[in-house]
Amino acid sequence: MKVRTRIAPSPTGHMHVGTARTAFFNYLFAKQNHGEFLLRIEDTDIERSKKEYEPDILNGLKWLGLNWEGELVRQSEKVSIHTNYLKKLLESKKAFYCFHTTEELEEEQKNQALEKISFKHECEHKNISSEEATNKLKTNNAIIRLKTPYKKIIFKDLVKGEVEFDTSLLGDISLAKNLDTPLYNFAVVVDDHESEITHIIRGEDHLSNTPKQILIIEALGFNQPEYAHLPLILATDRSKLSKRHGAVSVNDFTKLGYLPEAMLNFLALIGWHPKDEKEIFNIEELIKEFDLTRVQKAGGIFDIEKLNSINNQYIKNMVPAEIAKFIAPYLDMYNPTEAQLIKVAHLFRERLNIFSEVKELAGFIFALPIYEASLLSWKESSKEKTKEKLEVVLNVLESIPEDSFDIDSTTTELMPKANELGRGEVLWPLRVALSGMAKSPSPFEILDVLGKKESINRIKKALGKLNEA
RNA sequence: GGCGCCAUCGUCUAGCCUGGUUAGGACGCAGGGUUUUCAACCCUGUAACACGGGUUCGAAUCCCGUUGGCGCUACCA
Repeated sequence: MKVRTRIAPSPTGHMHVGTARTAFFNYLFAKQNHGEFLLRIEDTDIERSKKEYEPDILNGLKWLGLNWEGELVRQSEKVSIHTNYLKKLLESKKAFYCFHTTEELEEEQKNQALEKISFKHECEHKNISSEEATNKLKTNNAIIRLKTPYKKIIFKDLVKGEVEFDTSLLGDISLAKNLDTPLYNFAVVVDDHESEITHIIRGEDHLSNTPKQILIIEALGFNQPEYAHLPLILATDRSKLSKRHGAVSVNDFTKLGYLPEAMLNFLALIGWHPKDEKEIFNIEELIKEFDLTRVQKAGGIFDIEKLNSINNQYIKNMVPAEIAKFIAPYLDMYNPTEAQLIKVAHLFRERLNIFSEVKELAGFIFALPIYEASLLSWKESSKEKTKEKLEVVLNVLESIPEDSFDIDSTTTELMPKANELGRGEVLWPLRVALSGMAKSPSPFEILDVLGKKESINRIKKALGKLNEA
């Protein structure tokens, strides 16, 4: 049988990184078994589902390169199929109409809380004859429930191992609000069956839904798929990762300038690890090496530092021309030339964790920041000494012809002077004059990018500041 | 409350199944090195088997319990 997996997000919010990881594991498992990875939008809840989130989810998946097989399925477009199965269940008396009002149900729950027992609704309406039910239906509101058979359900989860539930604790579970409005657990079972899903890989938050779904599968006479419940991705305080913890949607990370490959690599490492100590993988390697049975059972914290480090490693492996394309949007306001972009890429490829950082780190190249004259002096050095050194530097640089003004010529001309007068005393003021910042690449690299004219200008400006102060 | 899942450095984790390791790696952090600072790079260091019993010559590893964390408990998904 062909392996088929799926990701089934509900369009009730932006594409969450947790959804991204679940999708990825489904994708990996499908690919390594030469199967198919499908996409289904779970939009049966009309009130909570919002149309605008669907493109967000689709774009997130596409950005990550998690391409799904065939047309995406919208649950809402499958209602007639749900209705048919619902009718079957009703006819075979495996399901029934429950006429209890929400008030009655709430009351029941309250009493159960007092008795300190599990909340469940065991409905006596399952014994109403179908004629009576049809009659009552004309004047009463009702939902459809499963006549839950009480038994032990044991299933083998691919990551958790054997899991056991007692269905008598469940009560008669709800299937649909009415014939045309299926509820989650029922819709999932029918849709997975219709799509011939063989492996359900999903978040641990669905573990408790599994016995309910197995009950529905049995009532419908479907084949039971394999299950794999993934540990949750947690925030730093071990709570559920949500918006208040900063970036959590895939979209946020796209904007910040993360690479999709790095994101995927990082996500794979939360909850999964190979046998050896390798950490950086491309997709093909991951497809080959990923192993569901090696997935962690405990939840893992989303550590942004680790993500940054992985992203940084990916950037370092890129050629400057490629990096230039990614940093261009963040430098837009300076209208940089292609050549400038490549130089910047070259200069910062080893220090960028994410592309958006380039704005802060490399902005000085295009526009000299405002800085204090005192920054020009190295350690405890005086203004006079700083001025003196800067003037020496200026003279040396002015003597270099414009067309040979590069990293090599400036280094060979300047270093003997720096060695003679003190490296810190010479190079620190030079670097600050050129960058206006306490931290930057080396002065020679900056000289090279800026060119003779601009470099000289900036040094003169620094001298001016020193004179004023 | 009920039910379920889980528990190795601060974090992600290897080791656990098939008891005997100086409990390994990575991120972070600290220190040192390298033609100035920072970064990068190299080196070194830091730091963990939640607790209590049991089984055993021997337990991170097997068993039981405790504690703690998380999830689910809808006419949401």
